Amino acid sequence: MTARKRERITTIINTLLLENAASIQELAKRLSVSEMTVRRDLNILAKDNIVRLMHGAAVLNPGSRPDRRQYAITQQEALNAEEKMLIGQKAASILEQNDIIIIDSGSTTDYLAKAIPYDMPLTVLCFALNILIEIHRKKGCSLTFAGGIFHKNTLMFESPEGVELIRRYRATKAFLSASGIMSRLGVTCSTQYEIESKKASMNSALSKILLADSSKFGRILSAYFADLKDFDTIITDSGIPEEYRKIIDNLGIDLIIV
Amino acid sequence: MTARKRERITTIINTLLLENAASIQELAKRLSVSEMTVRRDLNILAKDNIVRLMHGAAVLNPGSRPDRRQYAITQQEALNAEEKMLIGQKAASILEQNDIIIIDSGSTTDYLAKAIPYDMPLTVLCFALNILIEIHRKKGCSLTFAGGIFHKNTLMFESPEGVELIRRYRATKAFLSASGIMSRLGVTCSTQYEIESKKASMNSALSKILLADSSKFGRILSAYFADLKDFDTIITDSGIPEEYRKIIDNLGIDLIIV
DNA sequence: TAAAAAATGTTAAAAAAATAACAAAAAAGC
DNA sequence: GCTTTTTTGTTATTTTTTTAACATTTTTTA
Repeated sequence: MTARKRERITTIINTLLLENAASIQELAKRLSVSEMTVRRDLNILAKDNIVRLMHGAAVLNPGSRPDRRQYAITQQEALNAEEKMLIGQKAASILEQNDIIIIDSGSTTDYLAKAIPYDMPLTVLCFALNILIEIHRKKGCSLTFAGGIFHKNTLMFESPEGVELIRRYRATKAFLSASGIMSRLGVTCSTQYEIESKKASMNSALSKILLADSSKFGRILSAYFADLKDFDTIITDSGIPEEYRKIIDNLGIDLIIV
Repeated sequence: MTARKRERITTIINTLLLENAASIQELAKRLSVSEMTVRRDLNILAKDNIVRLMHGAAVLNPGSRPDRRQYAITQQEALNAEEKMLIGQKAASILEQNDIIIIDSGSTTDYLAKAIPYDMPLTVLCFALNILIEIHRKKGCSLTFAGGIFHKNTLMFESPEGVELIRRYRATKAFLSASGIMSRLGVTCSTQYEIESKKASMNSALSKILLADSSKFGRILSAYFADLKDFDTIITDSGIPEEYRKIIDNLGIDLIIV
């Protein structure tokens, strides 16, 4: 990303912080670029969940914290975003009416939350702000939220009481996310505080579904929370290494590739 | 204007207050009316400079304070919006740097949350969605949230674990709201599920501050949670009956009138 | 500096939303 | 109850925005 582009995006964010929303016309004029360029900038912000795009307008997402973000989106990251969206949508497609579900924090699970049909009757438990904001708008969803201390970087809330609330809960499906998946050392995430909520979610759910794009396979992060075999289903993209296809198959886990 | 229409417009305003903007499609679905009807409602709000209409979306005008009086469902709700805002702002003005505060659910406390300066260092606990959304944006605030089952009408989350989290918390100030205040029968709210969180909030705070517009004095609702004497400070508007001024004075409670 | 990559602008076609006009339904007034 | 007024829904038409494809410019990098 060029300095010029980054500056423009910063200006857009500042404008939105001030005015809640702006039309694409307006922004193009103010920035002295074409509308197409503004659109492309906004698409980047939309992928990062900072703005919501509507016809003709960009609206600041109430669940975003734009001032902390870096906008260096590489081709790789952009590609992953696309796959994450497909994974989230596939996850939404396996939902059944009146399912009771737990949705983990994370960007992939955010796409799942977004993809849930507006009127579908569901009971949902979550513990991250972005998921909360997506779900509370859905007419069909009864919502339970496990609170705690707010972690700005992951948008997650965490506390012993929150974990206890998850333990007391029962769900038909739990949708988990991970940052690292390795056959021998298990499934990991980046921070220790996430672990207990994830473990509790898995223990409270009948079916455990792991959502992870293919870049996660073979990676290790510091916080271990489950073994691969603990999952019933894994949803990922076609980039998954052949090696892991076999491992997952041997474990009898349902592998869904989008 | 029919009652039905007024209700719809109130819902639209509340939605926008929570989410900055909404698409016309969304609103039509949520309100179960045609898009044309939503458009007509929004045109009314646009004429009053409450929303800005863009293609496909309605954006809350950041400069305008939606005058709920005009659109309020009941006369009661109508009368006090302005006073509630002043009360909330006064409450914010007594905050000190590094205060640890608890903010109750309610519309008056929502004005308090809005009025907190962006950079003021505070530690905040809350348990209602509207407060959460206001606070999480503030750069200076560390945030803790007590979760539970989501109640759509009050925007509050409630659970034994949430109450436990409040009990484990310690605050310098707790800002409480109430729907009824009576000398003999105490301070009340409208639903039973609110009680435990309110009680716990009061028990965990050094200073208990009641925010209530003057219409609340002399009223009783079904759910009792405290006596008048349990509060250290009461912030209200000049409409408070003389009788209650005396009672509050005799109890040695600090009475602030906006 | 030259080649490659990224970013931007332009256009036509497709998709979506706004508008206006009218018909049907609901609410208010008598 | 009946009439009048207000509100709501539907449709066709107009306007606007989005998308996609390609050409051009700018920036990066080897």
